[in-house]
Amino acid sequence: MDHIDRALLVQLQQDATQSYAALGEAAGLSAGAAHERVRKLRARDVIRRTTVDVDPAAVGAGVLAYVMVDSAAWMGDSGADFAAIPEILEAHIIAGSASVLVKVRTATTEQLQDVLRRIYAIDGVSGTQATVALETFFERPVSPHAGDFSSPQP
Amino acid sequence: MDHIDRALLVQLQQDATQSYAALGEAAGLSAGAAHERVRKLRARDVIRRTTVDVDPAAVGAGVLAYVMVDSAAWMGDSGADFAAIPEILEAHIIAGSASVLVKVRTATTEQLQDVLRRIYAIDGVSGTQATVALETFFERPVSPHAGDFSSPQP
DNA sequence: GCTCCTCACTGAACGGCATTCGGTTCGATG
DNA sequence: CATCGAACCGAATGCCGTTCAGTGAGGAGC
Repeated sequence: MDHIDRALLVQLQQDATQSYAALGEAAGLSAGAAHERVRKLRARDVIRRTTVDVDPAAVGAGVLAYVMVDSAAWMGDSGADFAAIPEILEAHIIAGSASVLVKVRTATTEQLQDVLRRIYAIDGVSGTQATVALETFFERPVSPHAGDFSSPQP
Repeated sequence: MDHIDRALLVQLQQDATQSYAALGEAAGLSAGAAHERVRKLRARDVIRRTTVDVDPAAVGAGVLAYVMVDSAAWMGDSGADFAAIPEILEAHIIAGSASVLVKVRTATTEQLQDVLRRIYAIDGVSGTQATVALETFFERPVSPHAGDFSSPQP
């Protein structure tokens, strides 16, 4: 994981369809070398997968909400219960008053209500508190330079 | 946007490196037809871009937190201020007591604190409330079938 | 200091697949 | 019924992903 790997990751995050020749040029490498480095990044699971960004509104998921889930019991083994609800895009155990935080996308607020109903049905859930997003400023992938931000440049 | 387009989107979300021949087979199409449909999905911005999923921990961003940002003023024009902080991955205007919700990834909790300091420095921000994720159950892309979930099948 | 080994890169060659295009079918429109 | 357009198939072309032999730098061992 040196600065060349990070440059490759940045390039691939921006556009994973570009040729290895262009990728290598951006990182100061030949196409073969770029290919080899990317292959290793995949093998090490630094690159988990290559995927496409889909416009949520275009597939009927224009409503975005975050839901704090309160519980009466330990929720550490309930991951599958949340994963079974397809409208839930993320689920995290959190520190604080609630115990689980989930990110939900639905087509309408009625469907959001239905998702809340299904969350209530999960064992141990004692309450929810939903927060609806009115406007999204931006959503972007994690920066491969995250580690650099507070350490002095070498 | 018919069921074939949705099948293509699902396939591409799972693995955008597969050949158009495989893609077409999964959707009951020839390679040429699959290519043409995907081209149109890109042109319509249903597919925003092709990218790679990077392991946050591998690039020094192992700490995940959600921050509720309270403000004294209207924050609708402050998107750029949040975007200027690279550790912020998402920023949304929300309904409710706080006015902005941001998703943050950093290497350490010390760096998280530094991000909070920079958020405080944004014009109009009057307070923050951070929630740290202890464990992530899952993170996944939006389902192209979201619209189907509560409407009867046609 | 010298040699050996490993690792990463270059440049070229091969083959697969992305991309394009002509022809066909089907449905809608007038 | 005739015309038009949209969508698909199958094949051809050429680009580019993938592999490989060769080269050089760096480190370990003696």
